Amino acid sequence: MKRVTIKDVAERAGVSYGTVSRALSDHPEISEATKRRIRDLCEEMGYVPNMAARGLVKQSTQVIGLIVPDVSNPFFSEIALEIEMTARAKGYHILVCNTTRSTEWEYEAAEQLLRQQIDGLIISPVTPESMARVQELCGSLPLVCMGDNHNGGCTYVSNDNVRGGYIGGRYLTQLGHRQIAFIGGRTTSNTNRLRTEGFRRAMAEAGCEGIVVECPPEMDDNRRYNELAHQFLAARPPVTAIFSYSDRFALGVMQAASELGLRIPEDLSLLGYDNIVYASLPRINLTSISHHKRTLGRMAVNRLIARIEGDTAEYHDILEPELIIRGTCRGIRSSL
Amino acid sequence: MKRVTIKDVAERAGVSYGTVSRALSDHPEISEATKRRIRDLCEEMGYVPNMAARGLVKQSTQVIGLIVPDVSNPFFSEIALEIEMTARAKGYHILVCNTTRSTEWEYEAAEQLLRQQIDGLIISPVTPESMARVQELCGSLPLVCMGDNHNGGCTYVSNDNVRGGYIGGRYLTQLGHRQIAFIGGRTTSNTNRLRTEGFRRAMAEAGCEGIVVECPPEMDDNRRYNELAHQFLAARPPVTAIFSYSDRFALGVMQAASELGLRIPEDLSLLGYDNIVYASLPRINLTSISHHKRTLGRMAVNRLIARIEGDTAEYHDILEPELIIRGTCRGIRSSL
DNA sequence: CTGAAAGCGCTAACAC
DNA sequence: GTGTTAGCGCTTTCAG
Repeated sequence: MKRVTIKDVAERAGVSYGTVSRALSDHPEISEATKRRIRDLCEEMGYVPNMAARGLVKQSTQVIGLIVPDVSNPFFSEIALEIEMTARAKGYHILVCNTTRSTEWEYEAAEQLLRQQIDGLIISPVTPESMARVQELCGSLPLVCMGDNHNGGCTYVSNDNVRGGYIGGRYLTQLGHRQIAFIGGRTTSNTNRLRTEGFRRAMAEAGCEGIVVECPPEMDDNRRYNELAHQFLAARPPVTAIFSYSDRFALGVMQAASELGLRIPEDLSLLGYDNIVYASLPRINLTSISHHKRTLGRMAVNRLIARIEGDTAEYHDILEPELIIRGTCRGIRSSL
Repeated sequence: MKRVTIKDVAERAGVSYGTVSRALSDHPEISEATKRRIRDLCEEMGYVPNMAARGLVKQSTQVIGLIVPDVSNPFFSEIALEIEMTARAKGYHILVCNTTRSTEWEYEAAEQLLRQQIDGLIISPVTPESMARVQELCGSLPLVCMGDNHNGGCTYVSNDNVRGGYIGGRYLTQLGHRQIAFIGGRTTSNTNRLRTEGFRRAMAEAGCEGIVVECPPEMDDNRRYNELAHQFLAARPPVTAIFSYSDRFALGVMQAASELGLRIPEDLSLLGYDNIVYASLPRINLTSISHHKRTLGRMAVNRLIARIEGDTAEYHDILEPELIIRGTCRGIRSSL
């Protein structure tokens, strides 16, 4: 079954194919009558426009690339959904690639997306260094970064991670905790660096020492994170509160705690970051730092489309994080 | 910054651009020396092949469309990840569309994907009827359906939903439950029909009546499902076990139960379906019917690529579901 | 208002 | 081995 092209339609309509093209793109200089006739004919013949061919001449494909670490992570899948919906409403499509946090895959994904002639790229980079390479690769192609894993020189939209780290840390000290650990994300992540910084600031302000546990970069999946939490909890019983780099990791801590017989929040207060939807489940009920993921996705698309349409400015949007209090942190009487 | 094309490279190399094309696609009749020279030059000039242009002549874009209800649903995001990884390993890219369970959106998404000249389409349809329309639209385009929302006439990969419903129902009766409700998915879903059927069969076998609660098709998000569960639980205290159409819905039941002060599993046993990753969280610990989602995604891609590459057979792959026992169902002494 | 024709970047069949 | 050329399906001047 051959695809029906603009030429086939033109032939049946008894006009030149240039006319069909113009009718379809609603050119003003075509009579309403012909337009109507041609459109009906297209419908009838089952004509499907070929965007690739159009892209060739218009130098634009209406396709946006999206590179994320892992869509199966609810944090990213929530964002991905919002991105797809927003983009579609504006006539763009989304080509997704997952990097599984490999900088090589990330670079390769960017290359392949470029080959597909995407009009722009939204990326949540693995590290600032990998982002720099992607930026160079992309040249003047519209590019928007989500998060803080970049070294500047690009439009980005993020949340105030230092502030989030600070708010979280302060909340815990205000509850009376003194032995607080921040269990971090991968050391190569700038986002992690910023959240840690905010946490440290809050600790300093309260005169607490604040333990920071780092997650080695090769530490990949949840299970291994759970092990990390396990080791830490087993070795360090005096900690009364843990602030986790992300909700996902907090779930790992929960698991480890449960395996060690530590009750949350009775024996251990736990605070997450990201406020993924599962944090609000009744049995999880995780207190978390929330940032506006949907807004983030939407803004990323809007900034990108603006760039695609000619806006050359570089924007830096920082969303305000917010503490969502649920049931995993409890106050401690300030003893002594 | 103009993109550098095959012509630019040819000019710099002092050869015709046909030669460059052949060198790049590793044609045997080109001398190794020229190939090497041309490739180095491409590298140096930052040449990026234009897949759209290639697609025009080769009639293939190496892009696969994926239509799912909602990637932010962990069930689909797990599958989506597997699909993307599998496809990428075979040189294909994924263009995703979310339907949010709207049949109109679904159709529109399919149309738009066709315009993008995808080589094939993987879809998890909203209803058998909507699938039929998509099938018609796609004509001879390779198409693979995930799940049971189809009326045949296509390659599909699914899990044995009748069996899953049966296994789940049987498990509950074997635990001694007699007052069991199946809280279903949307009535327009064939998957739901099959799971319900399996459930009924198990009930009949055990001589239980088995209550089936249907979810009206316009009932969309989790919150409303939670309301449904709420109403049901409030009105029907004597039920001792609930088998939920999906884990997501089971989480809604959990929420409702918790709001009504019903403890799980002490007051109410709960069984889910899909075994999403969050089912295994320590605090959730949801007993569930598992099917091999990753395998499903992988097979869908493999079947599709086989079709793209010429295999014309129609395949029906049915994966075997499996009961994963965790902590939300308890045995009841067979009183009286 | 509409037709003719050039060309977007690339591949492949045909020359030499 | 390599050059030449005809399209792939479409948009867009330039004529008329």
